[in-house]
Amino acid sequence: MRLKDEQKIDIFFTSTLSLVGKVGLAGLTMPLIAKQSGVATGTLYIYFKNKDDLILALYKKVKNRFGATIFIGFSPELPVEEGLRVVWENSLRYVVSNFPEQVFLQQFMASPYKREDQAVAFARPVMAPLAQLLERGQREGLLKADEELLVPSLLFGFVQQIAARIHHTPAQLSKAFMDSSFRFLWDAVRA
Amino acid sequence: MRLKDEQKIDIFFTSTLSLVGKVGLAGLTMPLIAKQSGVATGTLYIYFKNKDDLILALYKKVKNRFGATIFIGFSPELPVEEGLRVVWENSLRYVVSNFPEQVFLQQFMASPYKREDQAVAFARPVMAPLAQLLERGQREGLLKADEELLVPSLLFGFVQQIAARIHHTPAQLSKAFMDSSFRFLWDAVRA
Amino acid sequence: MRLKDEQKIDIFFTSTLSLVGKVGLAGLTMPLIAKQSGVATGTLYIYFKNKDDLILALYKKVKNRFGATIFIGFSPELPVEEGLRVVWENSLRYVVSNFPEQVFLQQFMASPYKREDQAVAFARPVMAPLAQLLERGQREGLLKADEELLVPSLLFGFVQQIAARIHHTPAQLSKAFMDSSFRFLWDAVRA
Amino acid sequence: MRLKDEQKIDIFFTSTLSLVGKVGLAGLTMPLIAKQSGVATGTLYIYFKNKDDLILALYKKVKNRFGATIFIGFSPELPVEEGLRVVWENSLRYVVSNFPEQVFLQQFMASPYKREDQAVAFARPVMAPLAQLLERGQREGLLKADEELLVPSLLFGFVQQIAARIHHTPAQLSKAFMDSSFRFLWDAVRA
DNA sequence: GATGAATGAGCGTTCATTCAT
DNA sequence: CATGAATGAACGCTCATTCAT
Repeated sequence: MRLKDEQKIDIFFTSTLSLVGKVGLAGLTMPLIAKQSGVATGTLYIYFKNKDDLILALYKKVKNRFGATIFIGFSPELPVEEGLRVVWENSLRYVVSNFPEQVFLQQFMASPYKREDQAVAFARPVMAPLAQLLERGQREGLLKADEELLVPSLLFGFVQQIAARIHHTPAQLSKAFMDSSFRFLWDAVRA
Repeated sequence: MRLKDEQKIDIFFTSTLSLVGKVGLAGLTMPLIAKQSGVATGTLYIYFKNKDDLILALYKKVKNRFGATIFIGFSPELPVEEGLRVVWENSLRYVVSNFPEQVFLQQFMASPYKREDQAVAFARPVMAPLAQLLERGQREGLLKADEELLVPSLLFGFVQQIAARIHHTPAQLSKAFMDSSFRFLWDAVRA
Repeated sequence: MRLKDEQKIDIFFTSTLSLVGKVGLAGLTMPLIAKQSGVATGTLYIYFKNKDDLILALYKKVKNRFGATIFIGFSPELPVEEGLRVVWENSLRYVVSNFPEQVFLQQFMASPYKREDQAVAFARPVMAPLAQLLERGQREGLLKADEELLVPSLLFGFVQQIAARIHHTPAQLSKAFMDSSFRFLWDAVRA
Repeated sequence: MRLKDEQKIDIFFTSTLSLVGKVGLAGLTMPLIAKQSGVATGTLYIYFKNKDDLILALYKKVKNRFGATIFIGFSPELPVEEGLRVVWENSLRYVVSNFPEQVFLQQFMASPYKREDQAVAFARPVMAPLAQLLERGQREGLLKADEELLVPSLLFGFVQQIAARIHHTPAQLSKAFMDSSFRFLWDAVRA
């Protein structure tokens, strides 16, 4: 018996993201994913109950990977500005070199695939370290008061727009660019 | 085309946006649009060559409408901060009360419908007054230097995130909220 | 606009019965029905919501047609034996020249398509005249008492078996055959 | 093939009949049979060349089992009426407590699985003792002349209908019921 | 212009069957 | 022998699009 090859799932995910980057969620079909992955259509159904299932699983994976990546090198002990800079640069790097992930996340959020219950419940804890950093910054008087989640909105909105821009006219993520963009961010949020 | 027809096209657009808000671009079908609009499927093909055509036309319309709306009450003579505030508040209001438009724009940008040539070429001139305002601000030393379009990225990213947030937990667009969010924006961009 | 052609439904029914006669309910597919009917697959879905719907509609039609046919020339005023003979000969003729209908009815009854509620509820009233005839026969002391529906069981079982037999070795429905088979039936049921 | 295998085949047959009783031949799939039998799908193909083969083998088995069962306690020396009664009561008991077999036989006869050559040729010899009994009865002047196989048609049709009826409203096979039903049968066939 | 019946390609999914383990 | 992952044809069904009315 051939063993169920868990690494095949990674291939499916990679194929799917690449396709979403090209044709969007709207153009995504099971035959396309299978072809891109080099397997028969039926094979997908060995690993996923159905299309919804595949897409939801990918959502969780992507969400987790993003969460894990943006906190690389981050520690709760870091000074607020420094901690935020680490998160910012990680986000920038991640988002720029994983553009299809961004597209997927955005489209997923406004699609029939997102059935509130499962998907949203999953998203929160990933971002907890950031939330705690921001709280601390406010307590220490370093950051503006922010009861409406303006800081995360600004941060993630900013990074997404930059990613889209860079993706269309592939530029470099130079040190200078990271510095100046962080300056915008920091000036916005500091007290 | 007669007046009556133009009205019908508006109905088609309204129906389409409402549907995209519910089922996403992925779930959008011609029968659905027709039904929502109260006409037969075939009728859509009198007004649009095909589905792509309808969606591209809607894209242009929405893009224009957004451009027109955010400059209401704006004038090139306004002081920079005040001009920016007008644009910000208009954007916020528009985006919050036209959420399906936002979803549509985002999904359109990464979909099989966007065929580079036509769509992107169209987008620029709409935003010209903003670009000029920002240039002036920099010349006058009021705004940070910005060669990488960081300011529009921040502005539009910020506003989109806020829209998404508000859409999910329908809140009010209070004066206080507009003030504090503008403070974030202004602190980010000013020199 | 082309008008929905109700006589097309008859073509679908005829095709379906003919196919069931050949391949059984088990081998029945929508593409087969469409091909046999000379239309595209999609057309079937204009007239029926889905395959279940088509099959249930056919069941009702067939059941009704059988009910209508076996009472041709029958009248509640007929003497019992004569009434029963009319029904018997009608049944025999119908069943022999409509063998696919029989196959369809039998297979339908033991298939996932028969969802108790709708199908069975429909069947009863069709047979009412026969039930009344039998009751009368018992009251008049001409027929055996029969509290377990043995008479209909015998009648319909008998006729079905004859139909199957004749279908396999196509024989004639001679007057002599009808007489002698009725003799069996009548001897069985009379007091 | 070893003993162990024969047991496994029995399991497959039992599972298949049980499934046919639930979902009909139309709903019967190899994965279902395997699951119901507690083996992997592939295992079925060790014991049977393919699905057709399995079903044909089951047909032969069932046909044989029915033949064997209805002649339990029967002997060619029995008086005609008594012999017929034995067969009748055996049939009744068998058919009522093995309803899925009946469904299977009926559906098999009008299905793509029945390829004339093999299946029909098989059926005859099983019923030989009954045929002989009937011949004797006619020679002895106890039974009606019957050149068209009306007696078996009546007997098997009757028993099938009763089985279906009882299966739907699970009643008992009381002595009284067996007596009165046999009276119908006997009156029908006796000279 | 407007309709909606008709088309057939293509979707998501399941199935009979094979074969590496 | 037994397994169940893999295959790809074929299913039920929907869709974008056409066209007779």
